[in-house]
Amino acid sequence: MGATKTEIFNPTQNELASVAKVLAHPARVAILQYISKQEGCICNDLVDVIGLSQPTISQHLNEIKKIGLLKGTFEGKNLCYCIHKEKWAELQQLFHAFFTTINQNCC
Amino acid sequence: MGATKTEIFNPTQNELASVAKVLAHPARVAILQYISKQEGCICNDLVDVIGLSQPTISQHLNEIKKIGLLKGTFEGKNLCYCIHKEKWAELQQLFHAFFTTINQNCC
DNA sequence: ACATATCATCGTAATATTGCAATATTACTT
DNA sequence: AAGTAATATTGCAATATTACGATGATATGT
Repeated sequence: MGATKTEIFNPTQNELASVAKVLAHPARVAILQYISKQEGCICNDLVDVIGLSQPTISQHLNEIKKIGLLKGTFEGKNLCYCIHKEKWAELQQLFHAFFTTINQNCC
Repeated sequence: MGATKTEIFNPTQNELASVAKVLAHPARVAILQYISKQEGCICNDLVDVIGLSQPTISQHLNEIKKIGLLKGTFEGKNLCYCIHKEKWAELQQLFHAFFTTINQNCC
């Protein structure tokens, strides 16, 4: 037991859940908000801004990357990245669709 | 270690994260979708519909309840509940605000 | 009252997530 | 080539989540 039974749900349900999981940590919300406030790409000050250790920030960034929400160059010194506009719009639409198809015809 | 450091984030970040956490499981997404498809309140067939055990469904329902998304009577036989419209609209707005305040001025 | 149906709670096992120290890697600089 | 700065990876401990069997509580039907 203990593991989520993804196989009994449909792809839409699983996708929505896995995107929600990325947003389900305040550090990742904060990271996305901070990146979006910058004028251009963000380069290195996340560790100071967020207040978590460098490995922890790196892990959170990786979770965000895995669903395709960040783009940029991920090699070498001065890694620079920003929000992937198209993917962002796609996920916004996914959530919007979920919220609006739920009709609350009751009580 | 191991626990999320909620104290270093602001209330908005924490609230968004905790709502996302509720949506971060396909069973809870499926439950919300199923309830919304019904004409009125839902009464008892969730266990058969979702395909998880009764205690597990009960736990998931509790997670959804905790953020105020369900209303109805929660005790005794033939428990009946449905989606709390006002809360639903509030959370929709919360996510909408998050998605739109993120401006992607880069790359 | 008794059985039955429905939902909640408890206890527990399995798995996942969070966070950091230590270390490794990578690329730039001198 | 050696040093340095930035990011990634590894390994581990602490905590959280997921799932279910067993049991408990409450309401309805006979």
